[in-house]
Amino acid sequence: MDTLFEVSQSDDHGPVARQVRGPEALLEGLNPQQRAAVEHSGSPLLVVAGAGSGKTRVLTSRIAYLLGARGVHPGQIMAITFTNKAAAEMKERVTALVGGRANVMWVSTFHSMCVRLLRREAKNLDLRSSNFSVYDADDSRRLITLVSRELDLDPKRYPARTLAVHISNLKNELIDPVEAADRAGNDLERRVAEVYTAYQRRLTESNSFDFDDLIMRTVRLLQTRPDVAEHYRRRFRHVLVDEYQDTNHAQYELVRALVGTGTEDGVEPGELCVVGDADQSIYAFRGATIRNIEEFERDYPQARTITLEQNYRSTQTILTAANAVIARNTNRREKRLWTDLGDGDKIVGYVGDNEHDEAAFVASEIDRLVDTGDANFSDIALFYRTNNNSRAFEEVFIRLGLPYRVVGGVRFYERREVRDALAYLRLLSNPDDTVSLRRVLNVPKRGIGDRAEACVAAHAERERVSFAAALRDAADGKVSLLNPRSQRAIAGFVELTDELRALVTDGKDVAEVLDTVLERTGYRGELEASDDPQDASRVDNLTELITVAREFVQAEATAPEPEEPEIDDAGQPAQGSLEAFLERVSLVADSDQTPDAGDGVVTMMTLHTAKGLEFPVVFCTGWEDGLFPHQRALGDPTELAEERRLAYVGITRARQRLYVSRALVRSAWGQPMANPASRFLDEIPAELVEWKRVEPVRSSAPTSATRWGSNRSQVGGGDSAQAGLGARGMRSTPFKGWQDTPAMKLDVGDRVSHDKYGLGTVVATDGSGPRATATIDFGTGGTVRLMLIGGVPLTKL
DNA sequence: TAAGGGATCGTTTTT
DNA sequence: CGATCCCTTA
Repeated sequence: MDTLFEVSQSDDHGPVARQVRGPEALLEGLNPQQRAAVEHSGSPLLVVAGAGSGKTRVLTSRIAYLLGARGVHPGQIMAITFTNKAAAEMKERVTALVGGRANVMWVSTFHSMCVRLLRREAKNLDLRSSNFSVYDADDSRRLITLVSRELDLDPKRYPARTLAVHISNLKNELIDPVEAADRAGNDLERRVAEVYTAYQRRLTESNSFDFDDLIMRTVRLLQTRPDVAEHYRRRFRHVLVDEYQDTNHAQYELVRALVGTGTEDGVEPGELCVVGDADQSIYAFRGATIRNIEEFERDYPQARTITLEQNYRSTQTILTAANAVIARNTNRREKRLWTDLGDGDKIVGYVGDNEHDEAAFVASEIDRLVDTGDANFSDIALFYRTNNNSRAFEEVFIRLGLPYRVVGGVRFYERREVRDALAYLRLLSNPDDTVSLRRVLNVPKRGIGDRAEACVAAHAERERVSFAAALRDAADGKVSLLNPRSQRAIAGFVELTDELRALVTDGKDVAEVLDTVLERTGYRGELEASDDPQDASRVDNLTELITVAREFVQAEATAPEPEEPEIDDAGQPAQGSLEAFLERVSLVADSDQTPDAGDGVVTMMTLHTAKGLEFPVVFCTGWEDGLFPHQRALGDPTELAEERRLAYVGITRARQRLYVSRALVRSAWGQPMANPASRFLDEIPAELVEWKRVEPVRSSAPTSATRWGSNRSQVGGGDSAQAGLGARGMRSTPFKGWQDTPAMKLDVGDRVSHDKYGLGTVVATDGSGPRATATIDFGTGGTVRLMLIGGVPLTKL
């Protein structure tokens, strides 16, 4: 399951595994700063680790050093990361250094760590069972939809998505529903507080936690139960946190609570080591707050800070570009990456006529690099800002037969059929799990429609019982207003789930249970009978899921979890059990879809996904204002700074060769859009870039709203049209700028005439460009909202 | 209850 | 352009 990504940590970072285990050997090959970070003891330590500065190496060496040179017991170490991949890699590398005793350390993600702790402490948490479900964003949004529907909220005004974001933010700030209600200052906040209150009640009833709860509840437990906190403080004397710049407030408090101040209970504070890089903070939109790393010295006055600036990954050219771009962000801690690897090649720039031209250039360049032996396909990565931008590249790659793989997008565990199957499993494990229950209640169609579901829900509410209990009542005919047809269907469903649950009780393994579920519910049958080609691939995915389950069972059987040197290990799911499997799939989003060198394919992904990886050759594409930086960031300095960090992340992924490209015109949802060069391109010193093709200078300067021919980023240039294989030349793209298809300009109060509705008055307008709409009162014809794109039979009077 | 058509609306996403 | 949602109709 844990296929590690080998490209990302190459051996030229210095020696990795050593046979010699003396203290000195553990420090060998480290530069002075790295060494200081490994040796530092006592006070809190902040390691500011620039991109490619050997951060993981420092973390793993530090752990090895704690064990090998400072006599720390592995059971006293907790190392926290954000991804399972990072956790697995750290564990593996420490094991390589110190051997199997590494297994008793807690090396895990924030979320896994919290689940583990919460399961152990179930008895202290008024939980009905330690078998709680963990809701991911999708489950949580479903529950919010349910709740806001019950509260009769207008889903247009209060979309579940928005509510979910607000509730998540509140939880990240450790604000509970009561406090949220107290603080609510406007209509939206009051509604959010209402929904939050009901949502939280439902979660409890379902014996479930959402992702944010995992952190928040753990913090609360540690803060309100000194005895529990003391237990963990005594146990974990060393806490290490990776990617500290990505922590949110709740995670910050969690770390504080775990380490302690030494005043709470006479336990000396634990030794804290955090590693991060504020310049690579790109998850603010998910609640990460850069302040945690910026204010570390204030939060921990005794703290020592060590900055790692020597880079072992990229050429100086690449680093100079990255330094120059990130330097535009204000209020940052000055940090300049350097290397002794030499300047290397210039950055290559390309301006395409459109996204197809840009893609053709990238493809031809890749073809050339591989042909000349300068790179293998697997050495090459291609980044874009948003997932939909992979399309043009995929089309060209397919046409030319270049091997590639797209990372990200819709992931395995996010596919509908996989989620349905897992919902069945969760329902068997946790009968109170309402979201899962309602998800599969009528999947496949078994005649339990919205009407019937609403009756059961109403009954549950009235009788103050769980939805599951209400469903049983319905089967027994105790629910009013339910027609006999539905009652029979529900009875059948209840019976089915009981039978399936018996399989679990009988000790059948997850793979068998899953297979039987898909069979007996008719889920697989329905897909197999369908003639929709999509359904065929759904069947494949389900087969794949069974394989995953089977492998999981085998892995658990052959490699049992090492025992911890503790007796209070209650609450850990039994091996090979349904619970263990569910925990794995709910917290491990995807085993690892990043191809490794053996796959021989080009890797495509978003800039966000690229963080933490490195490639010899990197193509940064779509550098256009409006795309990257993203449209929504253009007006907001804070968001723009985050986009710039994203640019910094992108640039610093490259080891030897970096390409930057953009397109003059690209179609966005069918409409051609002309985009000016990304401001980030101008921030790269011109002498570092060799432009293979630049923006054509138009002789008859059109009066367009775009910066057509603004020329800012032209350097070098020269050989234009021949640059890309398949580049169609600048004359062949019949782009009629926006000025040719003007959106009708209307203001409130304008009188209009419509071919169908007749005369009317504009009462509201919304959006702009091709998205512009107007709400028009046509009197007896009614009030209508119309798109103002070309072709509307509408005349301004 | 279920299926088909028409509006609607589109970042990024470690867990 | 496309997935998704909501509302209609059979």
